Amino acid sequence: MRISELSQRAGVPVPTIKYYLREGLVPPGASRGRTQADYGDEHVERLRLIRTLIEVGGLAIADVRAVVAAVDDESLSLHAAFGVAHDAITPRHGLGDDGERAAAHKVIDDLVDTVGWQVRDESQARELLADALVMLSRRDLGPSPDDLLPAAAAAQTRARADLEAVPTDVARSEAVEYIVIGTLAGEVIANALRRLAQEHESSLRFDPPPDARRP
Amino acid sequence: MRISELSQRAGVPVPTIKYYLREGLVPPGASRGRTQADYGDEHVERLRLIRTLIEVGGLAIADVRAVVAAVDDESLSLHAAFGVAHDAITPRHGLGDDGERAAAHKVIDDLVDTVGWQVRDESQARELLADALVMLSRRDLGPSPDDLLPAAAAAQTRARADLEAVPTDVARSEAVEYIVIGTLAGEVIANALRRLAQEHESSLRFDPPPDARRP
DNA sequence: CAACTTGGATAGTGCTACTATCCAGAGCCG
DNA sequence: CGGCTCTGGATAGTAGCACTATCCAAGTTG
Repeated sequence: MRISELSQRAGVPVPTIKYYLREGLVPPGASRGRTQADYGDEHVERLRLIRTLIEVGGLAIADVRAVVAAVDDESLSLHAAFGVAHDAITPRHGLGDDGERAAAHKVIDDLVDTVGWQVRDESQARELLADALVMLSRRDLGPSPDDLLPAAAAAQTRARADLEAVPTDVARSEAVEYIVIGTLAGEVIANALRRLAQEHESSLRFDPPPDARRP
Repeated sequence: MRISELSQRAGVPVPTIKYYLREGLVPPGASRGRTQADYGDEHVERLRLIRTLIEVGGLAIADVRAVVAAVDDESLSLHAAFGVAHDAITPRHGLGDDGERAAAHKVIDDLVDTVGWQVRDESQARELLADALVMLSRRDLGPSPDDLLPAAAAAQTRARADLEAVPTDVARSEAVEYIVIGTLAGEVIANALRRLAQEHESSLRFDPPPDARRP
């Protein structure tokens, strides 16, 4: 198909597709002469992945590029590709000064050590966790390492189920896409449910009696 | 204190503080003549809240304004203020067309009905959840409503603990700030732990043998 | 053959979150 | 008192991002 049909099928404007081509998010179509290139279903899929990463994951173009590069690089092991994808979809902040971060990383190292996780030192998830710990410690709020342990255990249970659900009998690119989407969607769902539940609990505790409504 | 000292204590440049003053995120200091205003510790605290919302919560200025307005508005009930704050810290996307969203909202309405939650129809958390459901349904991935129920129960347990931890014997603004920070930090921690656990599980399953390392 | 479309390149737009500059009026120092 | 710095306040400018618009010559289509 040509670019206009690709645009229609993926729901992405033609100039935007051209922009993604320039940025290397979408591979070029098979060139048929100088004014025609041929795109396939894989391009439609790619555009859908990109839009999902941007709209739901809130990723920047540069991070999308890292994800699709990991998806495309067949020389990467599945684990390595997951690592790249995970880092890319993890927001990076870097809150706090060196001292604060070092203290947070100490807590994280101890936790990882205690539960025996095998995690890269440079995993962005460590930095994300450090951000939260810095933020809380600045306000003299926990959590203590003791609070983190059960949360870590719960996370591991969920993570095991997440990884078990990854299809292994498909193309590697599909597996990477699966875990990216699964991680993002899983977090959004968990966060959204928590907020809904918080609103409900808040209404139970703090809602004024209903006769105070506007007439 | 004057603006330069406020800047130093909060770690925010003077022009940025002026910008926040213009945008109404920070209340003006007590004016002492035309070239002097007096700021207090509450201004330092406010700036810290703003930076946290922006850096960790990723909020836009307009949403920060909504949060601080809710914090400041003493006429709002605690529950109402929580609702404003919750909506502000919830990312808004609006994925999918009307049909897709209607289907997602049907699932959400049923879920909320089944578990008996009292949640505003216009709660942004509903939209967030709808985004995730649309994204998954487009790829013919679950979750079925049955998968959501246990997740909802778990979320409610956590939410109850969250709300129980809110201090009720302090100023209302402090309670609102507490739940905002607590919600954001709690999510970041849960998400980060899940990613760390995923990386560990991934390494157990998909890591190539260690003798394949670069020499 | 004329109108349209295409790939490709270049430039422009709209938005956001700051930054920089300017200014007149204090305040403070010897 | 004169020179210096600093202040609050206003106005304008900047950087980065994610597009979007325009242009062009070379095809393709009716």
